Amino acid sequence: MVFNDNYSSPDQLVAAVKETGPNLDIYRQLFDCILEQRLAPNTKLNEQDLAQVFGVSRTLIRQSLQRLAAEQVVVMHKNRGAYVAAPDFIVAQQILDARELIELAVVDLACGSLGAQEIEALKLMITLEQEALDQGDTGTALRRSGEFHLRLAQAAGNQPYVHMLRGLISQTSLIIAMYGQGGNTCARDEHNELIAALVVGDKSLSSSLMRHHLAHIRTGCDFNRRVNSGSLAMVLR
Amino acid sequence: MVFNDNYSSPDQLVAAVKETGPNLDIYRQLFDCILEQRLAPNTKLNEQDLAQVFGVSRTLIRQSLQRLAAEQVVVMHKNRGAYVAAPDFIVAQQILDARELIELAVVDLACGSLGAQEIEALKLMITLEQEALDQGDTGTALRRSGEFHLRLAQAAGNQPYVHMLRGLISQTSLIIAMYGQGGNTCARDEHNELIAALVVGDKSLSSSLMRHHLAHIRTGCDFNRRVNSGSLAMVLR
DNA sequence: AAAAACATTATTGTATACAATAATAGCTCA
DNA sequence: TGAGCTATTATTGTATACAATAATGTTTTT
Repeated sequence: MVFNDNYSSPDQLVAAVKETGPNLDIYRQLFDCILEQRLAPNTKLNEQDLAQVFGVSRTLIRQSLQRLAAEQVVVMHKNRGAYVAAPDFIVAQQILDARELIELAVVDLACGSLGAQEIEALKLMITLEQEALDQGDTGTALRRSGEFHLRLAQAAGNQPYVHMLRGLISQTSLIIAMYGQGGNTCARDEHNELIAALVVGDKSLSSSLMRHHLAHIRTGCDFNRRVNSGSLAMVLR
Repeated sequence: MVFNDNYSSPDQLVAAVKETGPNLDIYRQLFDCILEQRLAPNTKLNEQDLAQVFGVSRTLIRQSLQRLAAEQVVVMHKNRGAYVAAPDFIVAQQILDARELIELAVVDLACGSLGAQEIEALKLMITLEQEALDQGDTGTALRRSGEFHLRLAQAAGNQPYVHMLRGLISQTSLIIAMYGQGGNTCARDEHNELIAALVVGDKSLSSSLMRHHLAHIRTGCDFNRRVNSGSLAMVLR
């Protein structure tokens, strides 16, 4: 049980979180903070500090933390609080394996059965993602990329797939945030190609593209990179 | 808490699983109530009433409801409260499809790689399940059957599979509670055969057995059966 | 000086109090 | 009568207060 107690001071926590606007709900703000590593892996998430930062009571903080814990983006220890998750190499592989399993099942369902409206929505997601990337907002880009995959699952029509994928995407985002090295700008083209193959109804091509797309996540990561907790939390503009 | 614990010895496991009565936590009690249909599908779960019934504050009730909602066993509507989920035919099929996907992946991992200790634990689960069935405690039997599958996933070693399966098993249990007709007493033999095939390392047999096992869930259900929603009063015994 | 026991503080866990929203009942008026 | 409006009640949503547990620091003892 590794408690990394390079616990950032409350001031760091405050600074890390204040970036985001007050209009988003707590869960989303916390999530984005984690994706952008303003809250680094293993960082302790003190409830009172967070409550003050967000200007709400601990009640809402706890709710958000519990939801994040359900998605395994944070880990909660009884009577010891919540910490930003830090999946190691092994677990990261398991997460990516699981995601591939689900995504391939989604592709199987969605192939050839996408409606015109859904296709439009998916293309819009791609545009939005690229937009964020162009502005250097990697956190938002990461989230929107996830939203693209999630929307695809919704179009496929299997409810549990959507639900499971939501959690897996969250964790994948965390993995990319931890180990990624920024060389993932090919994402838009890959998404576009995938959509094209799905629309045409080419099942084997679609599967292949999805497999490669997910493989690129793996190759875009350096799992040897030791992610130090706390120190990166100060990186903010 | 219920499924999450790693038991180091069979004795601890027995104690943990067998425990009954007022010491169980709220989540589990609520869950059991739902499985036994003392809380029927679509029943509104009034927080204050539940708090009084269980002798705790709404805080703990809300926590449990949120967890159940995360597992999609209850549905929450903003400002309108929580209701016992009632998956219709379509969604039920989707749930069972999703479960099959995960369980087959689990079998693939577990086949030939089970340790002696894990095998023992699994066999114990089977015994406990049968014990509950013999006593006519179908709710407990249902839950323990789920715990068997979950433990198998744990033995397989992929963390996300365990997590996803937990939710799917909960929902499957709900489906069986809603549509099942009690003809599922073959479960023990099926579980035993599965374990045998996994130990031997026969992959295709293991997969086949798992597929059939899950198929039996489907055939054991009558999806035309209209389930009438009950009230909270039934929890009061 | 080191270790153990105690006291103090900080943090999480739970209950209660208050606010906001939805549901309901009782009017008013056509 | 009944449709629509208002007042009342019930229920959920949020904040605060209190309790239990863990972390920390200090003293005592050897």
